[in-house]
Amino acid sequence: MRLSELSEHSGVSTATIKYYLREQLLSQGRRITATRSEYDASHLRRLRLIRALIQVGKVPVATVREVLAAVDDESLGRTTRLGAALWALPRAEEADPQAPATREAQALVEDLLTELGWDFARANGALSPAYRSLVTPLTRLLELGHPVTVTELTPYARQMASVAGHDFDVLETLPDDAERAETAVAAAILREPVLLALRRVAQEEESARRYGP
Amino acid sequence: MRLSELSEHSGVSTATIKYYLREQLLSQGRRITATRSEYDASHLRRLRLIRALIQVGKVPVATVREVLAAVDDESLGRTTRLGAALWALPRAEEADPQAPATREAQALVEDLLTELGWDFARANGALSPAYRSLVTPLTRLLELGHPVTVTELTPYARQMASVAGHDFDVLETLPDDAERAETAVAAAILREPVLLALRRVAQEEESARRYGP
DNA sequence: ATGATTGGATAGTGGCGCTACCCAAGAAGG
DNA sequence: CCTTCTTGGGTAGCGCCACTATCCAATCAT
Repeated sequence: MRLSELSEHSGVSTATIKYYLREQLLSQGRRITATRSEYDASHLRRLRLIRALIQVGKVPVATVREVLAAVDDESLGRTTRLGAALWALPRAEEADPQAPATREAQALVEDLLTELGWDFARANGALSPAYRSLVTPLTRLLELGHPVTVTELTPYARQMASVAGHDFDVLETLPDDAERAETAVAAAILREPVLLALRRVAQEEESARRYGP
Repeated sequence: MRLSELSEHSGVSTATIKYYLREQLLSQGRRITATRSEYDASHLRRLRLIRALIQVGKVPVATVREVLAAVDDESLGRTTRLGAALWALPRAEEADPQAPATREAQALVEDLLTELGWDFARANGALSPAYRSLVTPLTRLLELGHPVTVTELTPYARQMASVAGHDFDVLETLPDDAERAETAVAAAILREPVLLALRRVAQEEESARRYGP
């Protein structure tokens, strides 16, 4: 497959593909001659993943590069590799760690994790991007004057634990590590909007039930 | 409160506040003289909501304007007002309705809603932005070659229904309609990253449990 | 031989969320 | 009163980022 064919099959313009090649999101094709390169199905798959990350996940190009690097890093074991890919993901802007709302949010998260018995998450604590991406929006909620309590968060957390368990069940049905890492990324990113959309559909349904159409 | 004080209290630069005034995200203060305006606590609260929507929710300014217009529209009843605000929200890019993957995703959503017995959502169907924002990422998943089945989606949907029910329970503890609409928006937007972060923390916890730290 | 195509490099575009600057009207201090 | 800020409003521009348009030499197709 030549670059132009890759473009046709993916629906992505050649200019954009070249841009992705330059930005190292996509690996070079196999050079045939000085002016021809051969691309294969893996390039097509990767290209679609990139588009999904960027367009659906709104992941910045620089972050996509890091995520894909982790996906491709064969020196990592299966868990690490998968974790590394997810680890590179979200990048919520950090809240000011000095602000009282931030401290309150952190305390809240600590209490929540204790309540849930999520000891590993608590031990890893502030190092994990997931942990920090939890503190930030909680801080915002508190700043806005919307009180958030452990009692209120716990059911949400339990629902999401159930979701996460399901995520892994699906993942374990896959054989290959590379495919698994790619799937994990696709699932993490692409299922986020699915979950949020499901929540909103559920909200509309609930609203109709409570107050009528 | 003068503009500069509003800036100090909110941590938002005067230039940015002026920009929001221009963009009609924030209403003008009460004019005292030709060169002074008086802002109050409601402006501060609104400003924080705007920041939350833009920074945490990544909601584009134009969309924020629509959402806030719905929040402020006193001609709407409580349900409508709240719905209108949520209705204005997500705006996922539409997928090509002709593409086979899109049709498959739509069929999937229909089946899912039938399975769940969410008849109102199914009746409203393609009109609702929530519905469409569900079709789009599912289409992407299918295009990427990740099969998605009703069986697989159902538990996710049930979890989110539970979350939505909880959302409304919290909402009903609030008395005032304006506050309720603002809270609904804040909750819809600001709890999204909380939910997603909880999912990721739960994933790390689950990973540690299954495969060790 | 010759026009088309390819892939690589480079500079430019458009959108968006701000941000720097300017100006005139008014407040503050003597 | 006069001078010296300060304030709020308007306008133009900046910086980032995801592309995109253009050019060019090598090479392919006929």
